[in-house]
Order: sequence, then structure tokens, then C-alpha cells
Amino acid sequence: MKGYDPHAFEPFAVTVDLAVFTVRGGALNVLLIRRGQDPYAGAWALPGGFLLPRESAETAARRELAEETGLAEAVVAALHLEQLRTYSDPDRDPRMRVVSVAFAALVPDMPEPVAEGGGDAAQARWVPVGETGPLAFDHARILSDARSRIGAKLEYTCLATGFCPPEFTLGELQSVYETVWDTALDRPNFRRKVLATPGFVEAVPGAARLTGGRGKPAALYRAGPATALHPPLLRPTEGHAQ
Amino acid sequence: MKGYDPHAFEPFAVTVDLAVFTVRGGALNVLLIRRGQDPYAGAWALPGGFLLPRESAETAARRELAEETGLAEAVVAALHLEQLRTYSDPDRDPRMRVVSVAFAALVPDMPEPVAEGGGDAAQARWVPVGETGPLAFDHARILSDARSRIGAKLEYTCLATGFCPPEFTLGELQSVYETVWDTALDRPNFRRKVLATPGFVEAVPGAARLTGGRGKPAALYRAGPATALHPPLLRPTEGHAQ
DNA sequence: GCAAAAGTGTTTGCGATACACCCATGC
DNA sequence: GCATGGGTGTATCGCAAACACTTTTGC
Repeated sequence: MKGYDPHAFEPFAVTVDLAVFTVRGGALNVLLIRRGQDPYAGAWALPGGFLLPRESAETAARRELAEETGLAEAVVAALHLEQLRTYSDPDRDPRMRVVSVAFAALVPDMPEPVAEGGGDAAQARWVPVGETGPLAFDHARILSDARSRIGAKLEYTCLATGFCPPEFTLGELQSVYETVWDTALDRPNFRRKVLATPGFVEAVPGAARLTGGRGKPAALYRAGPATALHPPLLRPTEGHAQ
Repeated sequence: MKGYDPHAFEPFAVTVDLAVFTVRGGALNVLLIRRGQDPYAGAWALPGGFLLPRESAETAARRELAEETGLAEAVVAALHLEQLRTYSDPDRDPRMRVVSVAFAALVPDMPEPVAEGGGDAAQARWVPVGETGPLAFDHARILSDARSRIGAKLEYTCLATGFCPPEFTLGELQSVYETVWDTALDRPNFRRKVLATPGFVEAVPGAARLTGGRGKPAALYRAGPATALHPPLLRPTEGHAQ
């Protein structure tokens, strides 16, 4: 093994592909870009690109994310970015051998149609998952894998706060869960579970924010330092319920 | 993105690295090979190797596994092989740019010192995790990631049977959990949980096997068709307990 | 008989679910 | 006042941890 004979291996291209999720309008959306060139010119695809010579996959993913979304580097550096898996089927790209490391990222609801792709990415838009038509390459598969991974991770990690703005109400956090899982949760019980987990959320001492008009103003919370969710927050009956 | 300009990307070498685990002598062991060449000549490393031109990472991993362990192709094809993540730090290999897709595999206790590496792998042996000295490249990191992944996966999947021979007793299955988690489990409760999960194990109609001398002979079970463990089997207090 | 391991039964208590209820705001 | 959403309290039910107990073997 590991012979390092220069002829012992085939040169591969290595790319990253990103499944960038947000919650908007009561639905889980994913960021898609329209391809400007062949193959799959005109088709929608996940954002991504080649690794630069001195970049790790994580670094490349953050760079691409900043380029495609127009978010500030500092913001992108703090986002939750999770490596999903690597797709290496020899025929996944019709032109050449490309191995792609897929990532999932979570962003809060953004101003609107995102940066209009400064480079060769002609168009970028948010699309509700499930309303994406066919995608280029094996991106439908990647998206499907990313979606189920995100759903499962909400159960035992704190990453749901990644979908929320810096300060949020528990109602907003709950609607993130309800949107991603597509289930209704009991508000009092949700509240208790979240507050019972040390470091999941921290109360913002100051004021309360209106929920958009009617109703009692809700207390504001920030994401806490915890990353794992020890008593897991299980979805009702669907799947991993106990 | 995805410009396909041949100069737009750097050629990378792509390898697979395997963390192959087994339970032997009351400890979790991992398969290591001693490197025959530089870099890290003489050091111990995880088995692995380059992808062939028309191979996916999964196919390459199974091929390498068969080569290193001497297991029959049919056996290897049925093993649980799980993609962990991809390691792509630009400096992880001192010679060149190598991106490595890491896998974890579970095998039952094997005859003994495994095939003596037919190729350039000088030596192969089982080593209890924690007694591996320093490893080549970033393999200590990979091994550590693999170990925690395996531990977590035992909670909510059925893959513990992968550590057992085709027919096993519930005592053997329990000792797999106890070895990997390094905790003691209550036998009656373990029994109930395992038997209450449909498809986890199936009773072998015929005889019972002695437990190696003393004690009441135990009933034999086979791995069932289930892969996920719905009421998860949580480890006591450590970590994901509820 | 004794030790060791398999297997069964039973009690108990924690925790989550499923509610009922009160509070504060906009219209 | 009423609708809307935030927040608090509480009874019940179920599960699982803990442990006592029986069974079957080897020595």
C-alpha cells in the first residue's frame, strides 16, 4: 500500500458540493445555482467547486459558500458546516474522474435572492426541498442524503440554532424543528426540553421582541455553547422515536 | 463553479484508509500494518491504498480489505463498511497532495494474525485500541474518529452483530457492547431490549451452545434483517444517556 | 454441593406526553 | 372583547433500571 509510484495512481479532480439549507416561508429551502456551461448547462445544481492546491475540503467549502451567498467571511467562518460524505462513483461526471466531498450548511433566513453569483454561476436561488426538479450530476442524491442527515442531527445536536438569527424566540426555534421534521410539537414540552438542556440556549437579558404583531412578546435567546443535546429531542412517532 | 478548464484544478491522489475493528480478548482491536517504505517506513498505519481508475471509494475499500485480511471476496462483500469522512489537509502527506476517504469496518474475531500481507505490506496485526503507539500520517486522528463513531452507532443501529460470528449467544453480543463502550450492562434488561427489537436477532431453531465450560448452555441467535435500532440502546450515564 | 452463566419475573421511580390554564399584546 | 401567541402548572401513563429469583451446566 501507499507505494507513491507516480504511475500507481490516477490523477483525480477533487471538488466540494454544498447543500446550504435555510428555513423560509414555513419550508426548508436549499440553495441552488443554475449552471452556465456544459455538462448540464442550464440545469440547477448544488453550489460547489474545485479545491485549490493548498486548500482542505473544509476551507474550500467555506470559500465557495462565501462566494455563492455573499455572506461576510467572518459570518461564514462561524457557520455550522458539516461534512456529509464523499461521492466517488467513476461515472458521476460525464467528462472526467471527479471525486466530490459533500457538505451541509445551515444559514438563517437571508435578505433575499442571495448574491447573483459574481462568477460563472449565472443564477442562484432558494428552492423548497421537494420542489427542486431534476438536478445536475448526482446532486439529487446528495441533497437527499443531506436532508435526512440534517433531520437526524436536530435530534441530538444543538444545530437548529444555526437556522435562526443571532437572537431568536423559542417560538422561532420550535418552528425550525417543525419545518424540518414536518411535524407539530407540543409547545410547553418543547420549551421545557430546550431550557432543561444546559448550554443549548441562553436568555438575552434585555428586552423581548414582538412576534410580528399579535400575541404576548416573547423572550429572546441566543445560541449557547453546547453542541450536543444530551437528553435527545426526539421527533414524535416518525422513525427514531423511543 | 465546475469550469472544467483542465488548468483550473490541481491533480490529487485519492486513497482509502480503513479502520478495521474486531473484538478479541475482551478488548476492541484494530488492524494495523507496518509500512515498508518511506514516508514513515517502519511505522504502523491503517491499511489502505489508492483508488484504481474505475473504482469508487467503497469498491476500493472492499478490495483493500480483502487483500489485507485475506477474507474471501464474498465475505468482504457482506461486511458492514461505513464511510467515515474524508481527510484533505494539504499537509497530511509530506510528499504530495493526497485526499483520503476513511472507512470503518467491523469483523468477527478472526483465526489469528491475518494474512501476512502478500504485497508491500510487510506485517499486519491486531492491536488493542489505546495500545497503538504513534501512527503514520494522520491515522491516529482517523482511528480516534472511527472509534467514537463505532461507539455511537452501536446505540441506534444493529451493527454490533458484525463483531460476532454467524451464530452467537446473547452473552457474546452483550460483551461486544460492554467491550466497545467499556461499561457493564444489566443482563436481563439487555436481553429484553434486544429481543424486543424486531429483526435485530433471530433465534436459531436447533441446539444451544455451551459458553465454554461452566454455566447453563445459551440459546443461539443469528443477525436479523433490521439495520436500525428503533428504541435505541443507550449506554448508561456516559454521554448520550437520557 | 458449589460456582458460573442463562433466563424470568417484579417492583419502583423518573420522565415525557397531554392537557388545562393564565398572561400580554394588537386590533 | 377577542384572537393570537407566550408562558406555567400538573396528572397520568409507560418504560426501563434495579434486583430478586430460578434453571442448567461443569467441577
